Amino acid sequence: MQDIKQILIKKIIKAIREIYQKEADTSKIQIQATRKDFEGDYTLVVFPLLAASGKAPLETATEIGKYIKASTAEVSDFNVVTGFLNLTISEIYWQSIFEEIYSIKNFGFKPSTGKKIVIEYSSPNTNKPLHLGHMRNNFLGWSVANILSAAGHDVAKVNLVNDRGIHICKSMLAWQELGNGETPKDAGMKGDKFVGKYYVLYNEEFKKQKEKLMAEGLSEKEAEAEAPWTKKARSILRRWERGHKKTRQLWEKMNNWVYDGFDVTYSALGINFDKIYHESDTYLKGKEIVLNALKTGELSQREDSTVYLDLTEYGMDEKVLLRGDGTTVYMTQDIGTAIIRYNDFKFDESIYVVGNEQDYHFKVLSVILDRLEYPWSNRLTHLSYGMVELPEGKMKSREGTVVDADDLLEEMITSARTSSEKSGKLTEVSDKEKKETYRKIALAALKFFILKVDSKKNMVFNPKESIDFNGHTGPFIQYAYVRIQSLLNKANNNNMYPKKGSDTLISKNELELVKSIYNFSEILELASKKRNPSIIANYLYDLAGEYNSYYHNSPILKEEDEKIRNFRIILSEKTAEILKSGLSLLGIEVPERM
RNA sequence: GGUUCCGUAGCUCAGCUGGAUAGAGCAACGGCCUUCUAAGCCGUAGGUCGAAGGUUCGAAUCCUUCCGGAAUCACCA
Repeated sequence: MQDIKQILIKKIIKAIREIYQKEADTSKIQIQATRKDFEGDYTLVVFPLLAASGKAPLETATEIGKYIKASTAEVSDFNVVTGFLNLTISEIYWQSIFEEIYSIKNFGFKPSTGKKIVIEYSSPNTNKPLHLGHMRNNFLGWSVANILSAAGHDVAKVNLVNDRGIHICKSMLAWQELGNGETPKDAGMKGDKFVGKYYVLYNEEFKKQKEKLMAEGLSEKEAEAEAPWTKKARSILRRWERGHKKTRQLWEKMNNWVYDGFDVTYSALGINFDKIYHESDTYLKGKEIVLNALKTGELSQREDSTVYLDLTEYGMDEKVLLRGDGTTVYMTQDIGTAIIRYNDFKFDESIYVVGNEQDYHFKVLSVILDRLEYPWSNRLTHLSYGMVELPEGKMKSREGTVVDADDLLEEMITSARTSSEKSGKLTEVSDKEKKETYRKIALAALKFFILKVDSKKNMVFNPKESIDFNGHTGPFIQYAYVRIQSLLNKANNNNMYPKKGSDTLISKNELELVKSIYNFSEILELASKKRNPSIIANYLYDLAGEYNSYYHNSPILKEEDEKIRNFRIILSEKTAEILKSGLSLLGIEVPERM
């Protein structure tokens, strides 16, 4: 498919060569979409070209405009406003563009680049159920994977389950001490919630112990270290690392409860992975690497036998890689995981979707891998995203202000049902289809709300008000799609549906819509380059809005002129296709009715 | 304190590789359902783009300083 901008740029270079006998610097040729309030489709900013022309802006623009209009079939007219040359693309050319777009199945999707990209996201701890913050991670990772894949890359989605470490030992300890052999089934709870409950119980008991010690005169830090449960949890961790059989069995049992719970949530969110890593399988690799590097002198050891790397020359601190008791830390595990992952995939790029509170961690990880001389250390990228905050501030599990993923989704589905029942449009639909529709709408609202915000920014989520089904929302876009389906069905039933390849014809009303559809290709490329779903989300909202406005102002099936009607039908059809495939990049499904 | 990120309408956010008169939604107010789905459309009102300098034909966008907020600087993950 031809790129109109490229055609224009070539012409402009030629124009400058012929009119002014100068070679224009390509970087100085700025073509942008013409603002809505002005006549034209594309605008050349002439200020940067004044050096070449040696003339005033108005004169330069006019001369170039005349040349281009005379020599370019695609350009039908031009006008000049101050230093801006507005070019109008001929309707015949837009028609041919639309015909081409119409005939392409996956318009905007790119052919294979052969580039292998691994994207890690989700990466839950097995001691807490998933909450709103994880949802942002999951939606973002899933969407970016889709976008990169649409851009032609070979993408593998990977989850690294943080299934070992001191935090798990805390839940295990609390369950041993307080659980009396209770299972999730006994408690009537989802497995992840059940284990999470014991993690909370641990913290409550720990707090009591700590306060008691502090009352006896210990400092906060001493009290934390001396609390009986701290020591017990530590000893469980050491037993775990030694491979103590009973400890391992309990650990496995509790983790399996959690996985059962996670599976339910993942499937409700419509999310999956190509490969799942467990830290319990990879942390030893990290330990091995670290011990080897210690032998070869790349790492140092303190008197208390902690192993560390001095990064002060990079403006960072000393980074501990093995504790005094020989157990591994987070960084050690990530080193091991990175190496195993490289061996598995030989990736060209490995993306970590992890919150911005870990910016420092990933900087250090790259530096360490570089110091250990892995040639691919510069292929790791951290896709860092901001926190989700509540109107009252940060979510705090201690204060019970964490928004639970399952609960939130359930609430959303309920309010989707309420809205739908109020409109009364789904009365003749089976209960099963209704349920599925409510789920799609609820997820659309949730995903769109989160993905429309630039991922690197912190965002505020108001559980009471923020999620809406009207306005700048996912359901708004779904609604535009659904309405088109209804239109197409009606056209079909009345034998109005045009045969493929019927003549196209574009009136003024349709031009804007055709241009917007044409832009999808460019938008997708940009979103892929920037790893940013919000670009797609905001584009789709604009497109849906444009269609809605068009829909209200132009009768489609009532149009008398068959040619015009046919065109309106296929234009609607193509708009629906773009909306659908665009939404799918965000992980949002469309219902056929709503 | 060092480093990084963020400050745009009452609220939630677009716009940021410099371009024309800074845009949406929500909330408020006023129209539009015997006509293809009103989860919609049309309109009114709402702004010193945190502040001050600088760079230039041109700055919300780039640079510097300051003010405000967040994250991080663990033998937590």
